[in-house]
Amino acid sequence: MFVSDAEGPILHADLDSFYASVEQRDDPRLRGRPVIVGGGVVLAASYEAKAHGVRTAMGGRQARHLCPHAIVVPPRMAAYSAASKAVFEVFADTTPIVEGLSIDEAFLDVGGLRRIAGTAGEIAARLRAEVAARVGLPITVGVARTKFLAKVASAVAKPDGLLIVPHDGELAFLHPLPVERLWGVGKVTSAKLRDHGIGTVGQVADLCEAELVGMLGRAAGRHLFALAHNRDPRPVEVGRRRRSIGAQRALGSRRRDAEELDQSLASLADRLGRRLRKADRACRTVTLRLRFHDYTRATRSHTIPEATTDTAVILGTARGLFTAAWPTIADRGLTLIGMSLSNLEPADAVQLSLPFDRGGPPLDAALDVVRDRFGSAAVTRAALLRHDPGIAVPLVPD
DNA sequence: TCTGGGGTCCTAGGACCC
DNA sequence: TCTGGGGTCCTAGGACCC
Repeated sequence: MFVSDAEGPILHADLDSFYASVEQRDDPRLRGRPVIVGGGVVLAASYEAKAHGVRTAMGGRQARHLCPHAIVVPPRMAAYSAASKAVFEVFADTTPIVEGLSIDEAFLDVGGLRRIAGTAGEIAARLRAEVAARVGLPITVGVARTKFLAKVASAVAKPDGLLIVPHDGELAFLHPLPVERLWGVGKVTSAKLRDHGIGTVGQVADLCEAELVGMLGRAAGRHLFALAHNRDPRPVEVGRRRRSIGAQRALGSRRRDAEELDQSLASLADRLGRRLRKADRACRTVTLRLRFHDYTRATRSHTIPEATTDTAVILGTARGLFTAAWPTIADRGLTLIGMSLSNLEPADAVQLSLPFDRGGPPLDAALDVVRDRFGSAAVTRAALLRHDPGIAVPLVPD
């Protein structure tokens, strides 16, 4: 028996300009030329387009101004899903320990494979060749002892690269990098750090944790302190479950009447209800996300007592939220409606009624009986039960 | 430059419970 | 009767990621 090494090594594999690469793969005329996927906003740009300053999430007008000879193509989500699936099959053939992060990237734990598959660097090189041969896409791989460092390495190595961070060269690699390279440092955090004269990871590492917490808040401060010292004990997790599903619809700047808005709600609820049932999940919380003309936002959410998979219940909840919010948002120029479903539970959770009354056996004793039968994680809604004993409890069988 | 469509995690206050 | 500490859940907002 071979025990996997808890200290990695870990690969972070990240497809380059994923959507644009799929387009170039499928249409030879696009190869070697600047390609932009998505018209209104740039969903992906090929490296030839990026060379002109085009970036993901940039407005389409600006992108075309920067790169007038770019070829703009509409997105083909089905093709990207299929390509992603094929790449994840290559991942699965490499190691059983794969944690997908998004449609185009994943962590792979290759600890324990050394005897049968060679060094992590050899495995990574082979993985890149396999993806190129079997799927026809360029992929960059970062190799390091921790997840975080592997991710930084792949970002530095892009495009179509391979970068191995040796054990004895971790801080030498990390400390000269700009703070923006740290996972979790975006516009706001980097501005705060730069206000304090901090521009590199090494400078972050020179601070004490309390100083960082004072600047950025507790979680972000601690997180950053750990990363700057290259401390990241998180293992690669297989089979992480989605925690929410959402959909949204841009409305444009034109004013919409009540009927149009209600139709938007209905179509979002319908789409999400289908996805929910397809994923065999049920939800308890419905959240409405609203965006306005001036780019301010508002969210409204409601949690129902029992998880549902029913589109009608989702829509009814969303309508209630929208109606309650309407007086405060009517004048603000709604430009986007989003809906998301969270507090997800398995749709096939066992529905168990606990028949006892307030004068009966103590609730905790009853819950212990349930935990004995279904496992310690089974009962997660004890607080709710205390309010309303006798309610059906969704349980997850072990 | 005026903007997509997905997601994750954290914070902070209030309600409520023991 | 008043007070306190610790905990969970819900809601709203925000930062960040691809």
